[in-house]
Amino acid sequence: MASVTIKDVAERAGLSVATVSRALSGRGHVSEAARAQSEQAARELGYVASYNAASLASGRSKNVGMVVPWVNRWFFSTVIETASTVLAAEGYDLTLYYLGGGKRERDLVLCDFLLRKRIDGMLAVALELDDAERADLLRVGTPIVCIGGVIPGVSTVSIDDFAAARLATEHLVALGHRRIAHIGWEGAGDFALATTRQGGYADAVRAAGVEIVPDLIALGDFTTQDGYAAAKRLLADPRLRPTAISAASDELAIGAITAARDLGLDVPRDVSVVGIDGHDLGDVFGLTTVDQHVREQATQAATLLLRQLGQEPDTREPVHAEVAVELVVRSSTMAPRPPRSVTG
Amino acid sequence: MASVTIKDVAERAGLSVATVSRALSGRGHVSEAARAQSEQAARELGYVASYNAASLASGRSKNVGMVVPWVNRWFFSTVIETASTVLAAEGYDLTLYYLGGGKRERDLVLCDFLLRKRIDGMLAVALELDDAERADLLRVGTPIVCIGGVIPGVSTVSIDDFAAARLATEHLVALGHRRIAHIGWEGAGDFALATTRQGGYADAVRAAGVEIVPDLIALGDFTTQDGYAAAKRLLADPRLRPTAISAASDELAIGAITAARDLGLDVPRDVSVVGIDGHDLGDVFGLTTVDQHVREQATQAATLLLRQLGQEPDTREPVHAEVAVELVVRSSTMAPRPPRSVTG
DNA sequence: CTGTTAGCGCATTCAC
DNA sequence: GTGAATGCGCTAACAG
Repeated sequence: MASVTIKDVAERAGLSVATVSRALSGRGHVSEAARAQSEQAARELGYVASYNAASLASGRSKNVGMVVPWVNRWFFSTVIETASTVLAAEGYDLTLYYLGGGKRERDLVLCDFLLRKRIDGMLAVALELDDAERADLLRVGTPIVCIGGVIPGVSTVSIDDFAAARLATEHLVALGHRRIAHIGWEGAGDFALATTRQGGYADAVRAAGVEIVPDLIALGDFTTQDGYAAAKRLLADPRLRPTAISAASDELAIGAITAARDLGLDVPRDVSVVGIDGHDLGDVFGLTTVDQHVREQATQAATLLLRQLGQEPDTREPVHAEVAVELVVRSSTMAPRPPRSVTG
Repeated sequence: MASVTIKDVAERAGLSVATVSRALSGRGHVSEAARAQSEQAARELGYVASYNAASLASGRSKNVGMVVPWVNRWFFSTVIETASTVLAAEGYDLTLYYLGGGKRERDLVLCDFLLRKRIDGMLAVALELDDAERADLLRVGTPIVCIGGVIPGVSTVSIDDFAAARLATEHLVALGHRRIAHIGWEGAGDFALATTRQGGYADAVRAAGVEIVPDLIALGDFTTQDGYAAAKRLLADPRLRPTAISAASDELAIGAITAARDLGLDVPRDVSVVGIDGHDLGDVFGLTTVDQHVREQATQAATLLLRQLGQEPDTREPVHAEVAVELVVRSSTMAPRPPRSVTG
């Protein structure tokens, strides 16, 4: 592949390899003249440094790994796009480690791929790891920044999930709803209720003086399909039917809205729906939601990681950033209808 | 970062570095005993080879680049997940090059990132490149496999877009529709009509003996939001209203269905909608679609790339694989209503 | 500020 | 089948 090396550039520029390296990488002092010559020669030859060689020699690979449990979900794909843009602007590649599939694939990533010394740092997105997996992850030894999903001792950018869900549910309460359902997912154990969206929902409901009705809580997976299925169940029986649904994500909420329509119910007249996310499709579905500013979270996380990579290893300290959320009211929520007897 | 090197493994195994390298990489013949000792020593030490060093020495980096114009779209995120899984099973990392943003970012990827000699091969997903960009891409010099979107002289896995759209539209024609709208995107020029979805739509309409009505063709971007906006326009005027919409993608179709509902129209009673994709949400929206088997496309593309990487550079030949599409009929399409005069 | 020297960790010659 | 030597392309010390 007789590709052009730094040596070729040095010869053409009439400089030493070391000077060219310094000039092109910006590390170390070089005269303006040397810099200009190096850059011109590089341009003329179409030289681009081999990052593998540079990595080997310097220990920095200009590459960050991003570990994700999914790609095909709005939150994750949005984080990927945003972080990729931020990292690229600083010259960093982004290597994607998709944890999909089973335990085998997960272990392969955690115990092999991540250890190949190919990455300077890692962005861990909403990872749910058991203790052993967490230990594997930390063993990688590079700086880690988590987005949504906390690992003890690791820098994190996230929102207050509890507060977000409470905000969403309080909006329903303020409208007059009392029979409010929740569609969400299992927390990481009961103790976690104090920090989860389900917990925030429950808190808001109780604060309204209403008792929690277990039948109004549907826990499952994260997808629109799950939201659809859960809402179909919740809304099927007119006598049990909630007047509002607080969903733990916008995708669940969109599924719920679709289910309601398929049941011949009008949103928001027959049932109000609120989500959490700030999904791009919120407008199309008129979805009232708590915007968690995902792009902001991703930007902060990538920026934080970049900053940590620029620091000396021993001066790095775990940082916890919390991004504020914001209620966005659209047309999927309104006050509940007056009781039937009055309607007729 | 006193990390464990192959030398440590060699010492522990009582073998030479060369033998351990051969044993662990599987290249070259090694006695069963040596292999076992190497593997055990490696395991005990938690040794994972530095892929940067291996790349430098061997010229193979066990990393493929994936160039995508978006991540946050069903087709792309699905391709990413699928290809990532296939590649990981063969020990390959996946580095993501997101072409989002403007010309600057695109050029950075094409003229810098991809040239860093970090990747053995490249998966190019539905890239729309101008001539200069295409030249940049080819200059990278690694094997390329395109998924959906053809580059002359480059291996490709795709569907027949023209046939897919014709199939979708023919379904509407067969149901009795004659006033059929199209929501899609601009082709790569007029000449491309023979190969595009818009072309397939037009062909099916004409084959039904119906003249193309330019006002029934809405060309724009790819998103659900665009489909929503386009359908709102198409369906706004009852007198001009089409009885069916053939959308160039499922996301556009889902937008169209949502728009119809917001206008108080029933799908499929008032307007039928068909898409192309096989989107995961097809079930939830009852969407009739032409399934393009995206996971199959991605698997074939990744597999093909892997095979090419295993071949000698001069024996590699461009391959063109076409994945068959399949009409999936759900509840978003039906025969058009009889004319109004009869209804009353 | 610049050139020379010495590896980074590994795969791969070539001998044996 | 195995070991010793060489170099992948670059950066980092070290002198000058």
